[in-house]
This record gives sequence, structure tokens and C-alpha cells, in this order.
Amino acid sequence: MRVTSPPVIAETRRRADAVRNRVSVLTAATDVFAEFGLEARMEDIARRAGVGVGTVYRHFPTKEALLGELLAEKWRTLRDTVQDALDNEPDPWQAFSGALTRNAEIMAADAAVRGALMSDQMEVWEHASDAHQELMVATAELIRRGRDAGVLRDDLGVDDVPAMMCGVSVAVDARGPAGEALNWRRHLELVLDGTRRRPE
Amino acid sequence: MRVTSPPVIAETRRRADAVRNRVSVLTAATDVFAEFGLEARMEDIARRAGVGVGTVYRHFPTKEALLGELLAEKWRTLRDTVQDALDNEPDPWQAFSGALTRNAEIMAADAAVRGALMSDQMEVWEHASDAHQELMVATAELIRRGRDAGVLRDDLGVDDVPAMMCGVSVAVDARGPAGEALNWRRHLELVLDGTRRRPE
Amino acid sequence: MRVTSPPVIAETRRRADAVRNRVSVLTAATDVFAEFGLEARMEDIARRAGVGVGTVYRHFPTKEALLGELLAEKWRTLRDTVQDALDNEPDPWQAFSGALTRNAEIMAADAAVRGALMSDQMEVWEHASDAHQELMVATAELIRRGRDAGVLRDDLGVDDVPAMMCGVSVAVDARGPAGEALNWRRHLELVLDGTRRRPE
Amino acid sequence: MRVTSPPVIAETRRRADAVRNRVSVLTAATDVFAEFGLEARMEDIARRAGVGVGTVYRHFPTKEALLGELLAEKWRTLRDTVQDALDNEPDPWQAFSGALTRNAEIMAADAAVRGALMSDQMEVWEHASDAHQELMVATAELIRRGRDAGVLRDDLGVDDVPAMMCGVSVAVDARGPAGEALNWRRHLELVLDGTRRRPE
DNA sequence: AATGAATGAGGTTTCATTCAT
DNA sequence: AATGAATGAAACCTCATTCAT
Repeated sequence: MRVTSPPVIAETRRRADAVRNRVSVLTAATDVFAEFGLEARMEDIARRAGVGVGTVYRHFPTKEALLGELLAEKWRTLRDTVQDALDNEPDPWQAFSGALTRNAEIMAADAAVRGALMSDQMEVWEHASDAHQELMVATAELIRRGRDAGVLRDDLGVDDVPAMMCGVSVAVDARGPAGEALNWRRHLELVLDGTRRRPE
Repeated sequence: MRVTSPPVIAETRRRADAVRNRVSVLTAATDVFAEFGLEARMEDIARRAGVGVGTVYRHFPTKEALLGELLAEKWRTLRDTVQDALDNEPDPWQAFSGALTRNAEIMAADAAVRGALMSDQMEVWEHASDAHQELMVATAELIRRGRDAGVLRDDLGVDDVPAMMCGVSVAVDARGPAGEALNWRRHLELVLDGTRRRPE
Repeated sequence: MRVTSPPVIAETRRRADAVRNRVSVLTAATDVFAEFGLEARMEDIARRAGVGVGTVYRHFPTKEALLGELLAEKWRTLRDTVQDALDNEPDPWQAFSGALTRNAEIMAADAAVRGALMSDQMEVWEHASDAHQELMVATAELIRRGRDAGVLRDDLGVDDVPAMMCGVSVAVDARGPAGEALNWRRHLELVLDGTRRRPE
Repeated sequence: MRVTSPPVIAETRRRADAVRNRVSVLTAATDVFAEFGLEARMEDIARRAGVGVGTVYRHFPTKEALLGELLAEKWRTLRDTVQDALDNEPDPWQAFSGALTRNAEIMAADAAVRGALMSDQMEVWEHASDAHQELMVATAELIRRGRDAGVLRDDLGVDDVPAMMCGVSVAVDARGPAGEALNWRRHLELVLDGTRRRPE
């Protein structure tokens, strides 16, 4: 009995390293994708994470899976924002517009995920759809409250939100003819304004 | 000798052929990009146009240049739509929302250009910025009329429009977790609603 | 009319180069596979042929296709041997044993093809089965003559030949414990002896 | 202290475990190589054996060594067959042809070893040549008896056997153009027939 | 002794672009 | 001007082997 115990400890130790590496890879991927776009090479990600390519592939079987995990994590973060608004912001308009603005900021800060969203997706989505579902559920509740309180259009639905967020996201990346950035905050304001219930 | 053919006629022929080829390539490029996305191969475009790759490169020095020309053509088309609204639609709101809707439809129908818009752009823009400038000028006038008539927000500016259009464009391509399309028309409605001047 | 003639000449010229390259690649492939076995790298083949990898891939879409073509060519050569025996060797036993011996020599000299035969084949065969069929047809005739003349066993069939030739082929490559070659000629003799009609 | 466990018992345990593991690995390797061919991954073998890769490498320093051991085991089995014939089969032709047939069946059933035989061998042989030597000795005796009894060709030697067996082995793996198997039993018959002493 | 995470050299294939004809 | 064969730098991914735990 005593004889077989060591493995357990070893397992735990090992896992710790592996987990640390997994996180390194994820972090590195975020950075590298942000810097070079989606065509960033897996090897660059590995180098940035300080591991070999093989390690990246041990954790994520394909580039898509890696992107998918990035996306899933992001959805969870966005969901947390929404949940936080639901839990702590009594004013329904503040809750809605505040959460969306906060989430837009999060997206604005993460080029990797914005890219993943546009990519030839399907493969990516497979890894992220559950997390997305949770985000949608929380968002639905946010909208319900706003509508009940009469601050959001009666016809506003959860399905309107992805398009809004996509729109904002793309505005972050898009550039005008002279290479100038579009003003995504301003765009968000306009869009949010469109969701408001109009008197009369 | 008969062998060296009559220069003048040949020249003319060539010229005419060259022009025809340029058009073929542009058309083919639109189709092929629409079908396969931006990763479509130059050779596929050439084949569809019924010419060799070399010919494509004679007309457009790089893939980006080709994309840029596609974009420029598109801007001209959008500009025409706007101009038409300015010329023929007396109602300012109708003119504004109608032109934007029509242009969104045009973008929705052209995957190649939507792709070009997102791509690692700068290279592409160089070939299209003049045309874009004209589009912006016409659009500015459209907005001015709307604001003067009190149907558009006082703070609405031309610079708001690219983000709006980008947002709608991306909504056309984006897919949800199950691969379902986003409803870009609905999204456009919301966005347009946000541009309206509110009583009060 | 005169105007459009140059292309034809150009076409022919080009083709000549391309054909030359195709042959270079095939020759190089034979050599390199013989030297390094089937795991030889496509790039090595390209280098030996004096072309870029891309050129190899232009002529043969996959490694398997290249191997398949090598195999097909070999079948044609073997078929020619058999046909030659049918045409010129009046003695039926001489024709049969001579053709098989000659073909064994041909196989013995071509490690690439021996390898292809063993490889996880199916992909390779697709490119070579027609040529193989022709070889089998010619061989069947050779056997018919031998049986009619009473020099070959009555129950000998074409289907016996592939196994015989495979056996001889592998004997060429196989090595004993000390790395010594097996004596494939001797093996062939034994096998041929087994095909003879026994008196009584 | 109790913490450092009783050396003797533990040692014994370990020894026993190690032996069991060695056997597991060998069995697993046979199965996995049979199923996936020589390109089977070491990790797959480990998994099938229910151990980590490291353990496989503790017992066999390289993939070749593992293959070599498989080969050695096989030679021992084949030697046993031959010995059994020598011990129990009085009829010399029966002894010879029976033993070879039985051994062919054994080879036919073991894709792993057939593969090892063809592989870029030398490395593999190093681990198996002693066992092979024993097989050859027993086979030599078998042949001597057959020749003495006048049922085998006078010029038949032990060195003829490896080629025969290789030939049969490869016939098991080879496939025709349509993917059909070759008839190795039939091939063996022919070959055996070639070893018979011909009257006159 | 055992584990399995990590390594990283390669392997095949693609494709924008060039250039000889 | 047109052609399309040739180029070759990457890209993604695999897997035998090592080594920290």
C-alpha cells in the first residue's frame, strides 16, 4: 500500500507544471494572435510561451482548437460581466448599457478573439458554443429586465446583441483610407441608442 | 514579309483584348472571392477569367492591388447609390435610410469586398482611397440634409457611417454557434434607429 | 489569324521544357527512392532533379502519385519484356523462364519500385493498375503457351506470378542476420522449378 | 522508520511488476503493430499495455530494439516448430513441408514481425540474430534428413529457406491492383514443389 | 521504477509571384 | 502581351525520445 502512494503526489506535481504550461500557451496565443493576426504561426506562439511546438499541440490538438479555447474563455469573461451587472446594478438601463460597454471594451482589448470571431469559424465555434450559450442566457435576462422596466425597445431580443457586438468589434479593427481607426465607442453609443425605448 | 504582322491593327487588337481581359479578371475575381473567400488562389481567378496567371499579374501587380481595385469599384457603386438618393429622393429620412439600406444590400451581395474590408488592409486601401473619398463626400451631403431637416441627430457625422456599414457587413458574414447567420437587416434597422433625431 | 499563331509555338516550346522536367523528376525519384527508401523526402527528389519542390508537385500531386507513376512505368517495362518473349522466343519454357528472369533482374535493379510495391499501397496502385492489367494479360498468354506445350504445370495461373515476383523482389531487399544479401537468383530458380510440369 | 518501506518485499514486488510489464509491452506491441503496421506510435503501444511510454523505453531502448525482440521471439517459436518436426515426424518430406507450412502460418498471423523483416532492418537484426542462428541450425538438420532420404533436391541448402519464407511472408501483405490479397498458401505449395527432388 | 509532459527536427503540401518562351 | 511552368518560403502537424517529478 505504502508502495503505491508516491505516484499520486507525482501526478499532482506534474499536473501543476502542465497546467502552468497550458496557461502560458493561452496567454502567449492571445498576445501573438493580437500582434500578428490569425495567421500567426503556431511556432511563434510556442516560442513566446517558452515551450516547444509539441507542447502546444499536446494541449490543443489543432490551431482551431486553440482559437476555440480562447473564444470560450472570452465568452466566460463576458458572461461574468453580464452576471455582475445583473447582480449589482439596480438600474436596468445602466445594467444593459454598462455591461455591453464593458464587454465591448474587453473585446476591443483582445485582437485575437476578434480575429477568431471572423475566421472561417465553424471549427472554432465547436469549442466555444457552450460558453456562448451561457453568455446568451445571461444576456437574455438583462434584456428582459430592461424591457420590463420600459427602457428597452419591446422588440429587442438576445439575437440582436451578437450583431451589435460584432459590429463594434469590427469597428475596432477596421481602418479608414488613411489608416485611421474608427471610433468604436462612438459607434457603440449610436447602437445602444437604437435599443432604447422611444417615448411614443 | 507577312510573318511580322501589320503593327497598327495588331496594336489595336491587343489593346482591345487587354481591356477585355482586365474586365474578365475583375469579374472572375469577384466571383471566385465570393465563392472561396479571400484565400482564393490567384490561379483560380485566372482560370475563371480564361487567362493565365501571368495576365492577371500584368493587370494587377499583387493580390492586394486586385482586391483594392475591387474595393474601389465598390465604393463607386455605393457613391452612385448615394448620389441617386440625393438627386431623386426628396424626403431626407428616406434618402438617408434608403441609401444606406441599398448600400448594405450591395455589400451583403459581395463577399469579396466584405473580405477585403477586413483583410490586413492598408495595402488594399491604397488603391481605393480616392474612390472612398468621393463616397464620403456624397454621404456627408446626405447627412447634412437630414440634419437640416431635423430627422437625423445633430451630432451625426460622416465618420459614423463607416462603422455602421462595417458593422452591418460583418453581420452578413458572421455565424452563430450553430452556424446560423445573423440577421443583418434587423441589425441595420436598429442602427438606423439610433441615428434618428429624438423628439425632446 | 496570323496574329494568334505565336502562342502555338510557345506552347510547344514550353511543353518541351515541362516534359524534360517531368522526366528529370521521375529519374531523380527512382534514384533517390533507391538510395533512401520510400521515406526519401520530396525535397531531396526535387534537389536531385535540379528543380524546386513546387515543380515536383506540379507534375505529381502527391508523393503517392509519383510513386504510382514509377510503378506504372515499371509495369510497362515488364510488359514489354514479356511481349518481347512472346514475339521472339519460340521455345515456351525459355520464353516463360527467360521473361521472368529478365523481369526479376529489372526489379532487382529498382529499389524504388520494390519499395512502392510493399508500401501501404492502395493509393499507389490507383495510378498503376491499368498498366498492371496489361502486364497480366501478356503474362497470361505466356503461361497459356507453356501449358499448351506441356512445359508448365497444368494448374499454373497468372495469379501465381505476382506472388512469385513479389517473393523474388523481397529477397533482393532482405538481409540476413549479418547483413548479407539473400541470393535472389537462386531463389528464382527454385521457384521456377516449381512451375515446371513434372513427368507423371 | 516505517516510511521507507521494507526493501526486500518492495524490491521483489518491483521485480515482479517489471517482468509483468515487459510481457505486457511485448504483447501490446504485437497487437498494435499488427493493427497499424510498423508506423504505429510508441505511445499507442504504451497505452495498449497500460503503462506510460517511459516504461516502454525502460524495457526497450528504441523502437528497433522492441521490434528486434519481437523478431527474436518469433525465431524461437519457429525454431520450436522445426524442432518438433524433427522430434516427432518420421516422414522426411512431411517433416520439411509440414514445418515450413506451419511456420508460414505463424508468420502469416503476425503482421508485426513481417513488417520488422522488411524494415530498414540492420538495427532490428542485432537483437534477433542469435535466435535466428538457432532456427537455422534446426532447419539445416531438417534439410539434411530430407536430402538423405532423397525427397529434397541435392542442392537444397539452409540458405534457400529464408528467401522462401520471406517470399511467402511478403505474399501475405501484398495486395493486387484491386486490393485483393495474394494467395500465399498456393505460393508456398509452388515453392515447396520446387524443393522436391525430381526423379531423373 | 514508472509516468507522461515536453521537445523539436522533419515531413508533406500550398500558393503568391516571377520569368523564359 | 500572354502564358503557365517554376520557385521556395512557410504552414501545420507528427512522433521517437528524453527527463523532471
